[in-house]
Amino acid sequence: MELTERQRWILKSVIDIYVTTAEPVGSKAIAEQSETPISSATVRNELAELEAAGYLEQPHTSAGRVPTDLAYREYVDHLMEPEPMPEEEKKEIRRGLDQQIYEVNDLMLRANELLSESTGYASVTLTPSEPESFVSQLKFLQIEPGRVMVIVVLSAGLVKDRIIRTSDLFTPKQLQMISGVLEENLRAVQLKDITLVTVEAAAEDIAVPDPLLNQLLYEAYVSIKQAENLDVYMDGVQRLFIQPEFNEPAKVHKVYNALQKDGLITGYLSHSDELSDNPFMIRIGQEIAIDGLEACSLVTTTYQLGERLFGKIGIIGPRRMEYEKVIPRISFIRESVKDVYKDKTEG
Amino acid sequence: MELTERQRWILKSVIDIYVTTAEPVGSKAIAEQSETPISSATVRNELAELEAAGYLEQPHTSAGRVPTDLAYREYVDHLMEPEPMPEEEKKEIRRGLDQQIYEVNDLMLRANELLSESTGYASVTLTPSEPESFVSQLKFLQIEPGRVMVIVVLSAGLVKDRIIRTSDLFTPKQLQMISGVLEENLRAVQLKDITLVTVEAAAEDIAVPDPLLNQLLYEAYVSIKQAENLDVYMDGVQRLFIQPEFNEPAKVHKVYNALQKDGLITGYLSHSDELSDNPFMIRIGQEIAIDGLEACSLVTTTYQLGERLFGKIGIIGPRRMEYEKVIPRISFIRESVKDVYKDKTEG
DNA sequence: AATTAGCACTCTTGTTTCCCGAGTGCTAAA
DNA sequence: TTTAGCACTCGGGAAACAAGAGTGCTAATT
Repeated sequence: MELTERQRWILKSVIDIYVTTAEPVGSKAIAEQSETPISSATVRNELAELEAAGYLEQPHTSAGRVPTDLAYREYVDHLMEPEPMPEEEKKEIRRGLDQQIYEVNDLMLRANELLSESTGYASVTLTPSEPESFVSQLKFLQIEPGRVMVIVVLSAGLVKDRIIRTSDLFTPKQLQMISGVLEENLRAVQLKDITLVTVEAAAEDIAVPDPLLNQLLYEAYVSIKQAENLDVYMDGVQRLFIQPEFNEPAKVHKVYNALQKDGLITGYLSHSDELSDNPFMIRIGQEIAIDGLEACSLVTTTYQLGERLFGKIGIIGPRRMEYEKVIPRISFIRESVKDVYKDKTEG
Repeated sequence: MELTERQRWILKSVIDIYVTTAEPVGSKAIAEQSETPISSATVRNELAELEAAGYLEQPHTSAGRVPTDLAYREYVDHLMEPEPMPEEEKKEIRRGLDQQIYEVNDLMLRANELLSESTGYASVTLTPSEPESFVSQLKFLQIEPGRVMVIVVLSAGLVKDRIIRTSDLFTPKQLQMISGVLEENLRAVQLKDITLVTVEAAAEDIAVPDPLLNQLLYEAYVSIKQAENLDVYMDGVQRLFIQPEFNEPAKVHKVYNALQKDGLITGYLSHSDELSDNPFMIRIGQEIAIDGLEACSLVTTTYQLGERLFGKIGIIGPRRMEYEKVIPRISFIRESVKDVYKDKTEG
């Protein structure tokens, strides 16, 4: 069904009001909001149509209307008019990012905190990664005999390290040599093409007894694979608890569990690629398709640092979310981290 | 006031019942629980005395009694009889710890999870540290020009690393030389005695232009200081939400905020030294003296790994906590991580 | 044909009232 | 010293009620 201009306006009003009150919206409240005078009876007729079309629901016969997922969808796609952010808030975020931050992951951690604070919802960030990265450095550093730190530096400058156990027969020199050979031979290979076999082949002509070496190679392989593991930062979950939709502890528990469940959100974010021209991915209620988050919405965007690093940042809040405020804030954070990164790497 | 044997028994009953029901306990319920027959009237007389002595409270005139902080204190100090853990659960925890875990911090992270799961409350762990540690290794490893990883290895084998920005005029060789000198000169010094001045003195006869060097030294100093920073792991906070005492979202929010507040719990745990012969530190309600945790209890113990590493592990739950079950579980975890650590370092 | 005033109807929510029962304290008997 | 008995208190749930917000429909108006 094609909506008339007036129906669109009414639908927007319903959502705008509902977003602030969290109560079913009646015809009178809408009529009062209009610039051009309109009677509540007229509004009622339109509401009935919108309900028939699936945009609105009535909790019970004599209550006002509540938006459905479909309504929110229409709202975020066509109706809303994102509000510009006040300069004051922008300054605050810039100030927050303008600290001694050396590593991209720490930058994003900070950005994530600031986003939650700024929006009042829970924020979530997927750490930056490079789509087609390769190993640029691989180091074995002996901590003590039998204990070795494996340091993997990826092409875009991301660094991950991990401590492993090895035979204590390796000398620091040997370790250095082995990592040198591996680094040399793996340097051209894309991370996603590296397998245990690749690693073993790269170490082919190293003159070290097989069983010792094999275990080391295996650990090296694991370290490399782990280097592309993404982290998820989450902050401000407690802010959801004060939303009226989570006024029952059982609901809080459900949402918290869903968010906490390891890897669920990570996987969700990292596998969601945008297909639309819209820079924001907005998932409303059921659309999220994660058990326990039916009452939530998820708004994320992809950020880019420098030429090659990409990640996601966004917020999780109640479906009834202040989209018009959230969107510009996510945008601003995205641009800000980009700028900060640029300054850091150039300066 | 000295409690009679029967009063002690009644007090224990009140708590035992209240712990499972979370409802005020009446005289009848207590009388029914007794082995030797006793009338509810007698119990009532005793209850009145216990109330006068400050052990019990009545929410209102015609309700049962509820234990006070004082009662819980008496309970954990003298009344409770910790229940032995079922073998099945012990096995489960052993199985949980018996994985490929290389580093002590990871071991404790896992132990922390298992403890929360096993008790059903929130668990909290202070990572292990050595009381009088010193730097055993200090390495500068160039990631790329101007970007250096500082690796600090402490005497007990704890490893921390951090990436810093430096002048890109340093060559890898120079960096290696500088870290070598620092390592050499700082090795005997206890961590707590190291200051920026110490570090600068240790670098005295390094032939590198001052301004460049100073910045590097400063970062080295910061890295060393950070190496003794303790982390706190917290898990299972959501399990608190289903407790009846947190049935209002506002309370959940309050507790969550208190727990989340950075460093509060860390500081609390790391500054609490045991003065008693009791291996458990038990703080009940007000005793915790953290705003927002008045309705909670905190039970922790000190664990020891090997000769020199110490940390804390314990749980946070409602004051009305199953102390008799919690204590043995914390004990068991403490012994288990000790054993696992022993196996790992010896094997 | 679209809009609106008017009205009867519905259903929630808050309030009051009322009653039940769990629990108490006290007294007197065992 | 213990216990049976009893009157009393008070919270909480059920029922009854009123108020009010909101609806849908009809008929009048523009």
